Amino acid sequence: MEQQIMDDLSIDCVIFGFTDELKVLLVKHAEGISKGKWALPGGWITYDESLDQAANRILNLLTGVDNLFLEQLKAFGSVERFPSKRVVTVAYYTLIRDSDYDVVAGFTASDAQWFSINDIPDLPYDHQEILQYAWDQLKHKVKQEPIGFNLLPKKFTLLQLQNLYESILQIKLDKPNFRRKMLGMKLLIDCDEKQDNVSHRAAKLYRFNEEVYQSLKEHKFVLDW
Amino acid sequence: MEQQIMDDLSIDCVIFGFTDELKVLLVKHAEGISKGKWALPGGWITYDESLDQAANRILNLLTGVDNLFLEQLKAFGSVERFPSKRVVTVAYYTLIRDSDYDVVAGFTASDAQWFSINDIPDLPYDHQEILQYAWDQLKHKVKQEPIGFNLLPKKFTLLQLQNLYESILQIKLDKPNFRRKMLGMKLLIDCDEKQDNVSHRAAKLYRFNEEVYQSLKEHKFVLDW
DNA sequence: ACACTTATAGTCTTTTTGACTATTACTTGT
DNA sequence: ACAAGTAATAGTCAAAAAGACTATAAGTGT
Repeated sequence: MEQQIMDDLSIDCVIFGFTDELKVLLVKHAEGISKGKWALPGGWITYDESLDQAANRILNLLTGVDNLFLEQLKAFGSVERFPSKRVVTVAYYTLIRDSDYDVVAGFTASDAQWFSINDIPDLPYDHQEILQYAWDQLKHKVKQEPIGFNLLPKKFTLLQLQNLYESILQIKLDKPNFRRKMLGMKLLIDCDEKQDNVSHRAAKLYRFNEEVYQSLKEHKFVLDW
Repeated sequence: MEQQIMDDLSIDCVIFGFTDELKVLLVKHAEGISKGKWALPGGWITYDESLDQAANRILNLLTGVDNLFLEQLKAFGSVERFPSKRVVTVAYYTLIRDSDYDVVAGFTASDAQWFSINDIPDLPYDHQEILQYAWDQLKHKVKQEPIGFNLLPKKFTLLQLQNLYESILQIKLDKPNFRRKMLGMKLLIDCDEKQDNVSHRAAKLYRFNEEVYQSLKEHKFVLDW
């Protein structure tokens, strides 16, 4: 009974990565129907684990990435989404700083790699739809909640933060207004330090204020961008 | 193969109703483990229908309600959520004007009835959690998208609309400010008519402007309440 | 010392909130 | 007929936020 899989229910993970630009983690299947194709990391659920646990286990198995907070996206369940038999999949997503992770192909994956969001290969099944849905969700989320600590280095400049928003939302923001708004909500602490090794005026470094961050997550945080 | 059920995957529906106050539709099970208890309308998915189709079929079967736009909420999949065996459930929700529907118990339901959101009986399994999650989702939704046409009579007063928001969000709003904001976004069309049979000054009647409604749904609509 | 690049400060105007006050219209009880 | 009650609607005013800018500062590299 334990360890047995529910063979009509799977998990797929959309892992967004960011450093410099927005990326997505894909794996190349080493076996199965779509062998040799890049796809979202996914797998089967066993009887003795919750959906959330399954998502984490599968992601780890395929890519070596561990201990992420994966958020459930949606269950995809059209009749013909998977060839050969009826499979409903529950999709999860998250956003991390990809440079923090050493991605290695594991288990039935022959390869695992980051792809720029603007350069995604053809995906099998309904993975294209899942990815699009996840990106829309991410955009929405990012306007409602402050962007996580884990996405930038401990100390970062306002421009780095702005670039982060700009690449996720794919829009241009006004620099002075962005800085006014960000500084206005007291989320950032001035480190009293500057960048170095830059060939122009060095920017101040900031870090997140953890308490304000938590309370903004739970209360109001609205960006109209 | 056809008509066969996926016996580890179910659907549960949270149907919010509104006329005067916010309600939830529950059914009383006629058989099964929690016979005699009020619960969310739910059932099994067959192999030849999508999740969305299953949700509609099941709701209709149990309550006679048909042709709703049910939105997927989330899959609930902790290991012990259902006794006796492992079942993952995909929850759906929607909000309707309950007085438009004739609810009748059907199939394996011995009864179907609306309950005030503030007076919900004990629910089996994790239905309490699902309901709470659905309500939170509803509150969030209602702030991001204009409230649907189908929730009020064709012609309605501003106070009726305000009451709708107040009961869903469970907050008090300032009448003049509410009217200013609502009228300001051009969503309402003045019918040039007034209520009658009221024992006080009659209010103007309005109706929704369908075009503005559609574009507000797709673009921006932010209420900070 | 000048060009170039990015940071940062500041201005000004328009919109949007939030908290109110005032007035109007109609009904009902006396 | 008049007052009291109740809800509709109009309007005010100050504070806050958004948007579109301009100006200046602080570095580099030549």
